This record gives sequence, C-alpha cells and structure tokens, in this order.
Amino acid sequence: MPKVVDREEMQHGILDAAMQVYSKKGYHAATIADVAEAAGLGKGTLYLYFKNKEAIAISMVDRHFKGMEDRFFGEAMPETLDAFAKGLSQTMNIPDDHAKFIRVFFEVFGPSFASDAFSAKVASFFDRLGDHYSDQIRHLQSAGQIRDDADAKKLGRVLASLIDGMILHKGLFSIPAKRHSAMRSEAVDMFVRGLGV
Amino acid sequence: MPKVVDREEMQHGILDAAMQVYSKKGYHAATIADVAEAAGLGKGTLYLYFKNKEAIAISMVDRHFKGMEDRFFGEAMPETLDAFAKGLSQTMNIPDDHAKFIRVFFEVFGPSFASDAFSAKVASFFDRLGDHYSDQIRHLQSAGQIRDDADAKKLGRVLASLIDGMILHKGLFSIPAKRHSAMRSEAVDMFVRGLGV
DNA sequence: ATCGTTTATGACTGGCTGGTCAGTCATGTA
DNA sequence: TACATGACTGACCAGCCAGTCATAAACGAT
Repeated sequence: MPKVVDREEMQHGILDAAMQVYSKKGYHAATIADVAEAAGLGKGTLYLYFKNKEAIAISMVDRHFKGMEDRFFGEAMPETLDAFAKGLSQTMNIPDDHAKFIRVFFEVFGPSFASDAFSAKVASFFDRLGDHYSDQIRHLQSAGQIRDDADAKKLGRVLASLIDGMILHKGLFSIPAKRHSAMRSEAVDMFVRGLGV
Repeated sequence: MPKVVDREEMQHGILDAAMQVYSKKGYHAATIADVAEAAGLGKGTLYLYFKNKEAIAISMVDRHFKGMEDRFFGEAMPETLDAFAKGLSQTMNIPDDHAKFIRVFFEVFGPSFASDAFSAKVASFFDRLGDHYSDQIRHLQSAGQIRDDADAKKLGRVLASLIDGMILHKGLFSIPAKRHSAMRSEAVDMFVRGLGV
C-alpha cells in the first residue's frame, strides 16, 4: 500500500496558509505559488486538493460561515432582558481571526455580490440571524421583559444589521479591544433602554 | 490656439463609465478596454486622463467620499430629539448609486485595509461622523432632550457604526426600498427610546 | 488654406500567473 | 528485494491585460 494522507487535514492546512497569505497580500495580489510556499507544498500539490484558485476561496468562506453559525446560533434562549443583552454583546465581540477574515471576504466576494445567487446566500445568513433575534424578542415579550408594541420580526432583522455594523467596524478598522468593548456596552445599553417595557 | 478639452469633465465621464463597468463585472474582472468602450473612448485616451488603472479607482473613491461628506455633514444642528432621529434616518437612506458603489469599494480596497495608512483614512471618516453625532447628542443633552448620563463621545461613534451597518446591508443585499425604510423606522425608534430622558 | 499644437487611437508588447503533466518520491505489500 | 500505487513536484505553456507609442485627426489662429 502506498502513502496515504488525510485529505481533510490537508485542505485545512492549505486554507490556513491561504488565509495567512490573503490577509497579508490580498487575494488578487497573492499567487497560487505564494499559497503553496506558505503551506510548505509544491504548486501542483494544491491542485490535488482544490480544483482551482476560486475553490480555495469558496472553501474558506464556507469554513468561516460555519464557524459564525456555531458562534451566533449556539446561545440558549434568554430568559431576561439582561441575558439577551449579554448575548448581543457577545455576538458583537468577534475573535480577532474572524475580524481579520472580514477584509479578505470583501475583497474576494465584493464582485460576487453582484450575483443574486451569492448575495442571496449571504443575505440568508443575516435573515436567519434576524429570525433568531426575533424569536428571542418574542419570547421576552411574553415574559413581560420587552415592550409589547415592538415589532419583533422587523426588530430582529434590524438588530442583525446593527450588530454587523459593530462587527465590521471592529474588523475593518482594527478598533482596540478595550475601546470596542466600551462601544459594545454603550450600544447594548441603548438597545436595552429602547426595548424595555 | 490648439484643440482644447475640459479635463475635469472628461475625467468625470470616465469615472461614470468605470463605475458602471465595475459594478457590473467587478473591478478585477473588468479591463481597461471595457472601461474605455463604456466611455466611448479609445484605450490610450484613458491614459491621457488617468495615470493608470489604480488612479481611476482612487479618484472614484475620492469622489464618492466627497459626496458622502456633503450628505452626512450637511445637516443643521437638530433642536429636538425628533429632528435628530429624522437626520439619522436620512443618513441611513443612501441613494442607490451610493449603495451600488459599496460592493466595488470593498472589492478594490478590501486588501488596502491591511495598510494602516489607508484604513486610518477611512476610519477617520467614521470618527468624524461619530464626532458629528457626539456634538448633536451633547447639544440635545443641554436642551434636556437626551438623558444626561449618556456618554456622548462614545455614543456618537457607536451610532456611526450602527448606521453604517444599516447602510452596508442595504448596499450589499439590495434590500428593497420599502423594507429598508421600515427597518430604519424601527431602528430609529429604538434609538430614540434608548436615548430619551 | 496652412500650420502648430493638443488630443485621440488601437495594434503591439512584455511581463505575469493559473493551471498542467511528465517524471520522481515515499510507503507499504508480497 | 522487487513491485505497486498514490503523493508530490516544479518547469513549462498559453492566454491575458496594463500600459506604450507611432500615427492620425481635430481644432484654433492667422
């Protein structure tokens, strides 16, 4: 029997290398050779694990959104407004490697947003995030924690946009952790006062 | 006297054409020849008005940010919380051509965010927007319209991020005007309740 | 008309890079 | 030890495109 490798592990390693290279040089400026070198592999080897350059980018995004999915939708249903607020704050507090990815994401997929199929895919992620918050808002309304005249459906999607704003600014402008933390508190505080009965 | 043309008008026309091409094909996929054709000019002619492809992109951004500057900072100082709210809502309601630009902007300048100089430049725009709101908040605090315990400085910058989130989502996901309008109302309503005395 | 100057053009080129493939290597089996 | 098979490699190639430049057209002044 010949040498055998773990394809998935290989792919992960290549994606890690690609992420490193792309976030430093940018996706378009980076060559396949750059990625191969960073991964400690020959150029041709990459093509054993990915069909082409684009496939690397797509896999990278899939992996990233999977991670976000886990982070964002993992929380338990909050029973109090404070718990809800805590969840929001946590969601806005993305880890640094996620933040770094944001730039690459936009560079690679900026043009893809022109395609309905692609932008619908990303949009659906935020729609689901919005629904997630809508559920929480409704739950807290029936618990008497959030005022009843709030439109849970719309507000959920609005929160998704607002939160994304905070996340994007952290990623794009490298706002220091401490400052961003203070900003989160301020934002959440305003949300809570705005939502409370 | 020899033949004479209006350079600025020429440049504007080229930028318009470039914008159209870039937002349809993407900046990297689009060739100089594409832009020239869209502008109704020969390829070489573009090089009489712009040093190279990058210069076109940079001019495009400058023009865009100038427009934003006018839009965002043009408003008069609000005397009531309602007027403040109206201003926020208006700022979030970017025109469609601005929205379209967002995708192009990220594609072209995604990697530039890795450079401190560039990201500092864009960051400063949002810092100034934050300051703008801070001033308004302080003004309304002394008018007794906004609660005194709100941290005007931080809140201003937070609003800038939140608003940008709403704007970006409109641009990236092409949220229909009507839906986005409803989202804006909901957001502003929450802000107002969260800020009021 | 004609001349001098600016503006316009698009065929051409040189450099670059994604992707290929013929050959080599590593590992395990018989 | 010989053999089988999949893993790996990097020199090479084809195609693409930003930018150049030799030539021509447009224009205004006289």
